[in-house]
Amino acid sequence: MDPKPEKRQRDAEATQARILAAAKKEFARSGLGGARIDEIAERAKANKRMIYHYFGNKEDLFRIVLEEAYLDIRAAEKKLDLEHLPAREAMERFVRFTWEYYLKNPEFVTLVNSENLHRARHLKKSERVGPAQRQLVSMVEGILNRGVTEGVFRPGIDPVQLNITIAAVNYYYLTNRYTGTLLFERDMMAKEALDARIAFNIDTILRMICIEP
Amino acid sequence: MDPKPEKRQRDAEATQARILAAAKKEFARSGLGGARIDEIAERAKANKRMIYHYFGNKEDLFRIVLEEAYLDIRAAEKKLDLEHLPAREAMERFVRFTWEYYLKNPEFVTLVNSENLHRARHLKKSERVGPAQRQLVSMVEGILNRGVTEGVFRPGIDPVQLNITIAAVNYYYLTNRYTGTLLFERDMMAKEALDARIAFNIDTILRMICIEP
DNA sequence: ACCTTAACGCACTAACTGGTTACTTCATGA
DNA sequence: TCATGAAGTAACCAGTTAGTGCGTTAAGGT
Repeated sequence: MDPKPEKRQRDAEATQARILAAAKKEFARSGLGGARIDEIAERAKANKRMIYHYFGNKEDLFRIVLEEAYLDIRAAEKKLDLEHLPAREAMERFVRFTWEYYLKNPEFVTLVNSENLHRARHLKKSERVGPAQRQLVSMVEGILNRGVTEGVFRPGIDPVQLNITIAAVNYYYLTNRYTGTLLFERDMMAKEALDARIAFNIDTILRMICIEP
Repeated sequence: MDPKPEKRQRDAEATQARILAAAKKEFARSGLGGARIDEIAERAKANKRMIYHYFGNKEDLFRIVLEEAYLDIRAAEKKLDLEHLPAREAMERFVRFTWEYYLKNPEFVTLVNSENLHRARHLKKSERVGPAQRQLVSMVEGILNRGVTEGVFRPGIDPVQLNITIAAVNYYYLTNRYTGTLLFERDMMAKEALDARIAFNIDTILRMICIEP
């Protein structure tokens, strides 16, 4: 029997999920220091007591939210299935995927920023994200190697540096879009601006790794 | 007469400067929400009342700290004097400068992150940083144009996109160094790692804009 | 129907935090 | 030398915030 009835007045799993979703929003919106537990409880339509019951304290809650966020993006990357594509197209798709993921999941970038403000002290306690990350690096490494074999990519490129650069060109544009919009005096989130940016980013990455662009 | 005696028991200017320096550190360390006015007062060896006297409130203090940070980096960029160099070398120097500036002024990147978390609502009130920014874009545009004339750079590159990308590849590596060190399992701040990164970044930018690398 | 377990919620507190009131101390120019 | 205003301070306040003690209620097995 599926132990998941249609409707329940009391549902631990559902409550936990609502709390996590609310916490993600609130932490992403205000950072760890600015987030309010009461606000999370209200958003989750749960009692504050439940947060402490299920997640211990604010820091632990933050850690779990962050872990989930990392596991989510790694899971999405894993589903990409780029192995059967020509290296150049695989790389382009990977860059585009990263861009679209950040665009659709703005909480992810904000949470990562918060975690770095706190010197990754929550991620340090996590044992679940390390393995997922290793898979990502080896995936990019795989594409890179395939490209060298195909004769389209330069050899000797560090997959970690490339990974960082792919994240960087996409991530920076989106996290700093508010100051950017003011400083560069253009609406960075307008459709044409977004299209121009992803095109520029793909160009940047491919020129970096291709023998001839 | 120089109105700046050697030593004073009461010195408004010096106190304000100490408060600003302390606030910069505290805001950079904990973000706007996490920063504590009492902590700033203590760090500045000033009374809390003085902060309110000189700077109004927490948000205003943050705004002023942020403005100063932007004006500082723009002033440093202005001093670069790259006009007389060949375009390719000018660009390389500019990328290296950006890297070193972020490296030596880690508060800058953290403050910018904080400001973006708050959707640039403080920078919006500032009238001092806009003009400085325009100079930066036109400086990069100048190098780009000179490179096209020299026949070393491709024409048609958007100076704003390039500016963003130069900031991105340097900035991202440094702000996300804590999570990066854990996730990539390498010490991102080791000397060799830093040297490798700036080399990779210069390579990335030059391959993007040069006709032949 | 009964009983145990776990979900849930009220109401509270101890510590904190941005901001202020009321006051003292010092530098300086007339 | 002394009035004046600015620099500086301690103690405080009102509102907030993370975290809890304890009682209530629903769910599900027997």
